[in-house]
Amino acid sequence: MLRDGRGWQFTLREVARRAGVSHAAPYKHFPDKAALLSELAARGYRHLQEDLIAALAPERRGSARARAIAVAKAYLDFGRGNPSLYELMFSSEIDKSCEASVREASSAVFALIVDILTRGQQAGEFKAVPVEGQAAALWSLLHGLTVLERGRRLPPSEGGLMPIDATIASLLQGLDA
Amino acid sequence: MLRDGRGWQFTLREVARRAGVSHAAPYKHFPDKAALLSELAARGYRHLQEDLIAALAPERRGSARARAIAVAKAYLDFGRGNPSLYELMFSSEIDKSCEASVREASSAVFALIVDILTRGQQAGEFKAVPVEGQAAALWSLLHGLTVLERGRRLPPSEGGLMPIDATIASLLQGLDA
DNA sequence: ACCTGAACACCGTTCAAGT
DNA sequence: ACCTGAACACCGTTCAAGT
Repeated sequence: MLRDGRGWQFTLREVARRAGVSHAAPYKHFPDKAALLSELAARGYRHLQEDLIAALAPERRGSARARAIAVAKAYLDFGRGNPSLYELMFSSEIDKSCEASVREASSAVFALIVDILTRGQQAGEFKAVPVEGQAAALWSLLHGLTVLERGRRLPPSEGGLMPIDATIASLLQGLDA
Repeated sequence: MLRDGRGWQFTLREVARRAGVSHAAPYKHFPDKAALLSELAARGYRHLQEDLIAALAPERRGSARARAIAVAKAYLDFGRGNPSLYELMFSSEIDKSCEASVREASSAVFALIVDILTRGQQAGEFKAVPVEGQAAALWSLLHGLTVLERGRRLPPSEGGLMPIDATIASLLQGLDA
């Protein structure tokens, strides 16, 4: 993403400039700007998935709850570390173009969340409710927290910037068996 | 919002065209495009607040849980009914400009959520945890659901498009005293 | 196959000038 | 909380032409 007078721009012409090619060159690789952005978004989802898997690894033998917390923290860190990319991944600019690559990559993230919750249910740690609903709730909570924290829509909490732990705990209590 | 070749555009020039004035006229009312968008976003938050209050009215004597559900449904309906405006309200385009009117209007929405939960805690219906964290969780869940549903990031659920009730129930169970 | 420069139809923004 | 038209420096996209 590129710095503009006031804000972040993403222009094909600037991309070409940085690549040291003419402004028409990108059209040899992508049909249009939306296609380039979709590719970026798909990579974003894959990158996120990798981060979540990496966070899961040390918790391999931990409780489902510990795994859920580890994944939640990694998710929030991804959003904080890649704010422009994260916003792109959920922008209507992306989902209107409806690229298969984006749908696949985001489905994989959802599947990962479903997997953690399913194991938790099987282990008797989480309530045995339809797991897609549970996963939708967890993902929604994580996405909402990411956006609200970034947009400073939540009041600054006493300790620092940390209603997050309490927030995740709230939801997880709803999941507990 | 204005229809473009492929997607939704919002251009000052088109606004001026529709208003039947010259393309320079908007600059007599707003310093720049960001300021106009901030004003729209602030109105969006106020409109949302009104919808939530309206949904609350018939539940005046109901349980805190019934009030929370009514507000959640009204929130989701607002997002579904005003998708472009809703996206604008949470875009980084808006929160970088950091307008006081936006912060005030969005704080009012947060305060409304806090109020419902506070009463629920006082009535002994909701768990007595720090209410800001509880409110952040509920708002995050609602925002996340709105975005994920709209972007079709959640798998189509069996009954129709309805993990929502289950999802809200999940969180509310976490809130139950 | 890959790139280029010119060209077209747009933008946001500014500004001197008109009421 | 007047507006206008010309002008500037950008965009995304296309296209004939070059290697």
